[in-house]
Amino acid sequence: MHALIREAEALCLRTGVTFTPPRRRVLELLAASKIPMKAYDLISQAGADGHPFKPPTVYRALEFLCQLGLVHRIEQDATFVACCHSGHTQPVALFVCNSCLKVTEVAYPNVAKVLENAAQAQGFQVESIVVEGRGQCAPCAQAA
Amino acid sequence: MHALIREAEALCLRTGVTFTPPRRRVLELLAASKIPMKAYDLISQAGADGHPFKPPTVYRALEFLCQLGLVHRIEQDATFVACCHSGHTQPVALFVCNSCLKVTEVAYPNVAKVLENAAQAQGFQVESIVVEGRGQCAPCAQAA
DNA sequence: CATTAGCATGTTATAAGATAACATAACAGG
DNA sequence: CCTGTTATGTTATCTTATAACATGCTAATG
Ligand SMILES: [Zn+2]
Ligand SMILES: [Zn+2]
Ligand SMILES: [Zn+2]
Ligand SMILES: [Zn+2]
Repeated sequence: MHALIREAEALCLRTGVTFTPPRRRVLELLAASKIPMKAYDLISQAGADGHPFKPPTVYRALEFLCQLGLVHRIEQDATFVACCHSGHTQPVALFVCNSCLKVTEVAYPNVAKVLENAAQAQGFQVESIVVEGRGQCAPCAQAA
Repeated sequence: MHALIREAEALCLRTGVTFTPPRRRVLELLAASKIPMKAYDLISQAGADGHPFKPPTVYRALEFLCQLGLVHRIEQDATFVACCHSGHTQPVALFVCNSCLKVTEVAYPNVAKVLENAAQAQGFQVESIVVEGRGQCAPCAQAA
């Protein structure tokens, strides 16, 4: 069993929420994928073994997993990727490789504060930030 | 005529691209709106005066305007907003107010470098970054 | 004045992404 | 057993975006 699944089970136990079959199935598929997946890839693949999931089921599972920080949604292309750390709620930047599509998660401890201050300087009270990027991951950059 | 339209005309002249009727119309609508608009709002409003624009026309215009930096796409909710500066290609963070939906643009001159370095520390070669946020704009934060 | 190349729009159809609304089930607490 | 809560199943639909191909518009070439 993938480590992330155990993470999820433990996390759900701790927080008193339930790790149901669709939630598990969706997380399994994402954990098995090395790259972000589209919602409808999940919908079709989840049903490959005979139990088809319909869109609402998968979207609900995705929302649940994103809230727990086990999955991240990449806004730029509406894809979803399993978190490569233990589930975190702290913000991270997601950098997607233009060549292999793999995601590199980058924490930005101080930067977030600086951004918030820059916004604050214009009177804007920040509640949430999304940082995404594109480029070349380490292996692909070296290969080039 | 809105200042942004004059900006656009001048910019297009300088760069040798053409500021066509659909492009103008879409920019006019965005410039007139105080808040971001959805593509299909533009599609229906653009045709309110008798000349209906179909989706491809509007999406093409949006792509054009975004490339010129006259319009920004907000990835989180697939909306489009006229740039409040003179058209810039430099990256800015877009902060959307949760109350009034207005956008505050925040330049992050140094932060971008720090982010790139943080990614570089993991071997990731950054090519582009998107920063978006949510919160309360200055007037709404004061009112609260 | 054709001819043609480039660019932009028009048009039709459809793909891709997401949710509303309501029915059903599973289960714990009283 | 009844009831409230949570989650899923189901149907239909809405929203966002693009593919593919036809047409028109302008400007350079000869
Ligand atoms: Zn993560
Ligand atoms: Zn790569
Ligand atoms: Zn701008
Ligand atoms: Zn506001």
